[in-house]
Amino acid sequence: MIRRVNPPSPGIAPVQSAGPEAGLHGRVLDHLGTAICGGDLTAGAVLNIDDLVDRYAVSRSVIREVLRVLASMGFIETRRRVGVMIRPANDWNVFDPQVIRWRLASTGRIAQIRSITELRTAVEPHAALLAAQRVDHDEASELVGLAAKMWAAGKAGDEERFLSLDIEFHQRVLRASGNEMFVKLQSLVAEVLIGRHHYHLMPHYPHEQALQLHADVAQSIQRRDGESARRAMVQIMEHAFEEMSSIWEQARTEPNPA
Amino acid sequence: MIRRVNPPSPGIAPVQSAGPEAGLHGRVLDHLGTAICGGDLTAGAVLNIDDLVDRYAVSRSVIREVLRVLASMGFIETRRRVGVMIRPANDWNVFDPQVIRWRLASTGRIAQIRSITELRTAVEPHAALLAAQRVDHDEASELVGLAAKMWAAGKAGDEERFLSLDIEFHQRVLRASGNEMFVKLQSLVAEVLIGRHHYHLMPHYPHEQALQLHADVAQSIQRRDGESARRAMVQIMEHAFEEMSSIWEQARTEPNPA
DNA sequence: CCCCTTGTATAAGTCTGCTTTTTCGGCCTA
DNA sequence: TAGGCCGAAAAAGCAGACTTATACAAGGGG
Repeated sequence: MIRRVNPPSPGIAPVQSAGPEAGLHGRVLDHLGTAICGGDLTAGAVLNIDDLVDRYAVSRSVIREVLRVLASMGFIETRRRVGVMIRPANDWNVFDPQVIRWRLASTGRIAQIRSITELRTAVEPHAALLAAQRVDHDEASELVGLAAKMWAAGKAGDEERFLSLDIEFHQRVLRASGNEMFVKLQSLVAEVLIGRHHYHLMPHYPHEQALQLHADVAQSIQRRDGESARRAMVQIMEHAFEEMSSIWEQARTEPNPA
Repeated sequence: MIRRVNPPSPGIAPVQSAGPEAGLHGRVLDHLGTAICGGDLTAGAVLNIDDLVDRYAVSRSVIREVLRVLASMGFIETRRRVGVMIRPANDWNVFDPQVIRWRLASTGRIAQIRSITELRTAVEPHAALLAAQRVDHDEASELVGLAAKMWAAGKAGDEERFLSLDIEFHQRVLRASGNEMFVKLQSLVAEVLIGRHHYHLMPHYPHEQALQLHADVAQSIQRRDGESARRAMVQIMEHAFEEMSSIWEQARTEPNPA
């Protein structure tokens, strides 16, 4: 009844319910999700299955599977004798990675980036504190090494490399915190960074001070000085936040360049 | 094509893809979700649709809809010519409210409570800080009023009432922070509190000091002194964390009372 | 002996027509 | 006017056939 398979799938990318990858299901889901996040379908609007079958020219099974998924995300609610009702935005599962992608693709992009950045600002300092209490020696050493590489890349002006090291650094701190939810959060942040890149909202000139602060975090964690690691991370977040604020201002003036 | 309906659904509870509420879909989903979270189906195990059809004695459509939802939660991955593979826990959408409920119902309960409590510890102080910058006068006044009621309930030893006021207080602070994700987080915390109650892991004797701290938070927010609000909230979280730690220790010795 | 191609069986994906259940909304009576 | 009855509308669920991708093995060439 339940077989077992060798390594769950060697080198392939996880993908995790990505966009219009392949298959009717994915395409329709992506289209509807985008429409709802984009405000083309607003709360209170009512659809029905047969219309959707016609509109997308797919079978009922496809539509019904899509609707179940949308319902589990809090996007819709189906009622017999009525149809499929779109639910208001505050019922959505805003932590679902797929929802985040859709929102980054919508005009609510800036609000989404802002929300996650604030969340990150709240979480990462605490993660640094926990990491200092919980890392093992190897992890700590690697963190220090990473900070050093970031320094080098920053000094060399290699933006591409700096960014990827930056992402990895924060990922490792969160992983070292020993909290699964913090780790998952980083995957959300990664969505934002990818989105930010994709929609050309990238600034990122690593400041001298930011480089030093990353090194401080790594060293404090290695010394198991949680409070010091926390403070350094707070400063990193403050810098990052200022950086993003300037982008928001800029985006406010020239509304929708995508 | 798209009709419109009066208030999206007046007074009814949102429910949001709850448990075995009603319908085959819900029951099968709940059963499989519980099995995966509970470790009865571990990563790498492979199912197939026809077996599931037999096992649950429902039609293919029901099973397929369930599988699509589980896939969107990161629980499974389907591959042609192979079947349905269970994915490892670190691929799960641990922020999905439904996933949290299942995990609270599993033996991994304590880990789940711990994760969310840490997350809360990280987020709420920052939320208090933002709230101080963003509340309007009415909200601030209500917060102060709430803190006063908490004081009264605490002094009167009315635990039930204190707990519900406590939940409402934190909810309002998070709402006042103006960050949708923080608000959603509170709904996760609420799941935990409900779960904690349901599995009889409740302590909660409001300390004198905790009462004072809540009042401090409210007043600091009203005075728009963000840093002060943050510090008071940090202390609240430290108290809450200690309280929970003692439960974890206790749960470690007497493993599974549910 | 190994690599690459090719064929085939398998299980998911999709489609379609049908029955069942729920419930909205109108209508009828008291 | 209120309350209950009834019909129709739409989702929920079922059954079975067909389509498509693909893991795996067998065979052929280097």
